[in-house]
Amino acid sequence: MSQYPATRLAPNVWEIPVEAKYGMNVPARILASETLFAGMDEGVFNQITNVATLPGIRKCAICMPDGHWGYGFPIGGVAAFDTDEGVISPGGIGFDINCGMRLLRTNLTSDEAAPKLSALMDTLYSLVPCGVGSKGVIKLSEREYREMTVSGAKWCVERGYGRPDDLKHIEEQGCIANADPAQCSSKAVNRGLSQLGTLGSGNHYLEVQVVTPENIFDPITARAFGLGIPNQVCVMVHCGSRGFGHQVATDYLKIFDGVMHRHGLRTPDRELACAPFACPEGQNYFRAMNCAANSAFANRQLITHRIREGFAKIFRKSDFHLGLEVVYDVAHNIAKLESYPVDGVARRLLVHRKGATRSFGPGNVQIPEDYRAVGQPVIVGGSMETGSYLLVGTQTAMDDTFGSTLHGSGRTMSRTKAKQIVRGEELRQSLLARGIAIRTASLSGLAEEAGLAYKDISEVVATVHDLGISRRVVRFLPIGNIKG
DNA sequence: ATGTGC
Repeated sequence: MSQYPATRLAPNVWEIPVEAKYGMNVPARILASETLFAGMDEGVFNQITNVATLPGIRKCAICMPDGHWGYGFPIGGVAAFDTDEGVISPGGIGFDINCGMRLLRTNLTSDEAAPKLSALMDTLYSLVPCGVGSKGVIKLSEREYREMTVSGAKWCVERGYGRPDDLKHIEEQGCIANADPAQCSSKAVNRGLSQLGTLGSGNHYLEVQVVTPENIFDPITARAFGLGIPNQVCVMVHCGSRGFGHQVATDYLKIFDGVMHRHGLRTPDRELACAPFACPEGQNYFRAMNCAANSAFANRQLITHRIREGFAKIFRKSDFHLGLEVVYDVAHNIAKLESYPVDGVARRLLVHRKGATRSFGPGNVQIPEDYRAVGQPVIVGGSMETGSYLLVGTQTAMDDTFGSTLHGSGRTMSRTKAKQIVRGEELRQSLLARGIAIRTASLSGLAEEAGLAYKDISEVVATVHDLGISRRVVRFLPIGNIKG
């Protein structure tokens, strides 16, 4: 529970007023049920009120129900800054730039997949490199890598890794504008060179899932997204920009130290390092951040290609028949230029989403044409024990949360503590007994991701559904997980 | 998250 005064504005909305902390420019809002609010760690309250002190922040600093303590900003934080008077902050984006989720559908049912699930998991595990320091299957020169950071997933499709139609179902078509590789250090590029098409470690994973009939909450929207076959098999991928994005963040955090000094910027926490968005260093970080974002889209595109190879090998059907298509791909660690009304006037804002997902409502031109009538797919990854969700964006999100919603389950327990309580091998056995086949590079890493270390996914999803900032479409149950 | 930590 918080030491900060909070008023319950409406069900699931808590507001901490500007009087609560010296220097707050706007109130802080925490979106949570009574139970989730009571369970929020103190770090969230401290961090979200710190965020509210940053220059040029507009309307309010928001924390989503899956929020928890992070570097500077809470994970689950959303903050929008005026592009003239505001800042850009690496802590509001995250070290893993464009960490995100991709969802693939298939025409297979779980009954068809079951006899070959073990072989499928072995094949996918061999085709998709994972774990700390894992290396990819294609090796690029520094010049090629820099080219890739300009066009992202498009770069992959042009080289035969995927299909042109895949690009339509990726946020920003997998190729975000304002990316300038000249703003990325050689150190960052060299860390990324051999990592394209790799999953990474930590909470990154590739999961084979099933949609049972009772887990389809909105059949019409599900159908629009290519889902609805009874017991349909889907694949979810969670990964980001690996060492490249990490180095971009590290480089600019250091650069921003000096920038803050020159501009006389002070923040309550050193981890909130930032630069005026309009200044050269702020612009350079934005352009480097977009390169890292594109590299993550490319990463998930290459992984998709390997997943298709794996499925085709195991099921020996034509690619077309398997129907392995991209439902959608979202970024949940990024800052984007978007327009929202502020005091009744449309303003271009830099929306930071750190562990938060864009949730655009129906009709938005940024949504693929075939989904535009229903809204943007929102992919929410849960723990490997409890399942994941597909939601859809809403007008309410546009009105209340800068077109944003939650991104996942949200940790409740540190990795260290989870490892003390859970034995990796026992967890693997127990999951297998419950019909979930695990392949992992690290059993201790598996223990860190145990379901008990996370909030109840259904409760965090219910909170955003009830708030109306995204609506439930389907729930996915895991049947196989490759954990980085 | 991360060639895991000044």
